Amino acid sequence: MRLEDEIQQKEFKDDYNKAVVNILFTQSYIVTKQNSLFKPFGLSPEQYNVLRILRGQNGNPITVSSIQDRMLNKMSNASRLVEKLKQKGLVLREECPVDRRQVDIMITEKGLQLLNQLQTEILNQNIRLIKLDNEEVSQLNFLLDKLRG
Amino acid sequence: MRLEDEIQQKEFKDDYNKAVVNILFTQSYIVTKQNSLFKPFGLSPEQYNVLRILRGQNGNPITVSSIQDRMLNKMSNASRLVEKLKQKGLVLREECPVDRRQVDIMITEKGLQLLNQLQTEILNQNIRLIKLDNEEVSQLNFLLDKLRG
DNA sequence: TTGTATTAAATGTATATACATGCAAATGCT
DNA sequence: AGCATTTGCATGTATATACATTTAATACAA
Repeated sequence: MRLEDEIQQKEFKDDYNKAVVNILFTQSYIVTKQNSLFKPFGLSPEQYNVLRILRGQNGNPITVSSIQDRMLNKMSNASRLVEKLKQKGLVLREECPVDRRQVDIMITEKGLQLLNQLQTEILNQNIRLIKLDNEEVSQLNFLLDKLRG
Repeated sequence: MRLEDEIQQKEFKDDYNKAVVNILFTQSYIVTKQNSLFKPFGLSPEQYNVLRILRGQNGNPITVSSIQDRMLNKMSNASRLVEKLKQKGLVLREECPVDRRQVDIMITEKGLQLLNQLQTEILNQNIRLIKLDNEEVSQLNFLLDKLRG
């Protein structure tokens, strides 16, 4: 559906300005759907993302600032998200022996199990959410990667 | 820059799942830049968006729920955003005479002036942010509109 | 080695998002 | 008219974002 119709705006100054609004609106469309999927599991999309980053470490610990670097939202607060996950028993946090300023984070068995439970649902939902064919979705990824320079 | 390199992820399950993450990441890229532009003016991106919706009314009042419908983030809280704008003297809020449940919102002269001040900067920044040529940005808009179905 | 700068993480504050709930006004039904 | 339902908005609570500040540990230069 045309963005102009969805937000009841007559027209945009130019395609660049429409694109900015289009990306913000589409992100909200996706996050809203993700939220309802995560809800029953007591996770937020960002918490899920942090768990995925930890799983990607294959058992190696990773510091809080490295998590921050890999998060989708660079301004987010990895420290507090990790604290939430720890309270749920999904991650372990311990002082780094080499540099006591740093804190090593690892995903727990419980965290891995939760991810496995969610994984199939997420993958399927993501495919359903994006109503494009293979050619188009590959083109979209190309454009988004290029867009950021 | 390739998403995989920016968030240091080896690969995605498929292009659909990459596209979801790509949209979330690109939205964060845009909002971060927008925030720094709005900061000196004491506005958040969402507050700016509400002001734009009000200006689009050309002097006619609009209810809180109509604002909500047109907002980029459907789950946002128009009521509280309007309250913030009112505190800054950028909007007027008054009981709707026809239906006392409703509240009519209008942008003030001060609000219009602020928008005019910001407009050129925003338009220029948006063009700079999107590092695509005319053909590509039009293709991107087509794909995003189609994506949501 | 001592003082300064830098770095890593935590914390504080304001705003925004997500969603449930409350309340008053309006609507609809009998 | 009387009462239940719906609608429009406000408010409460938890989480997340944006950004400044703090605290402790480390690096480095004089």
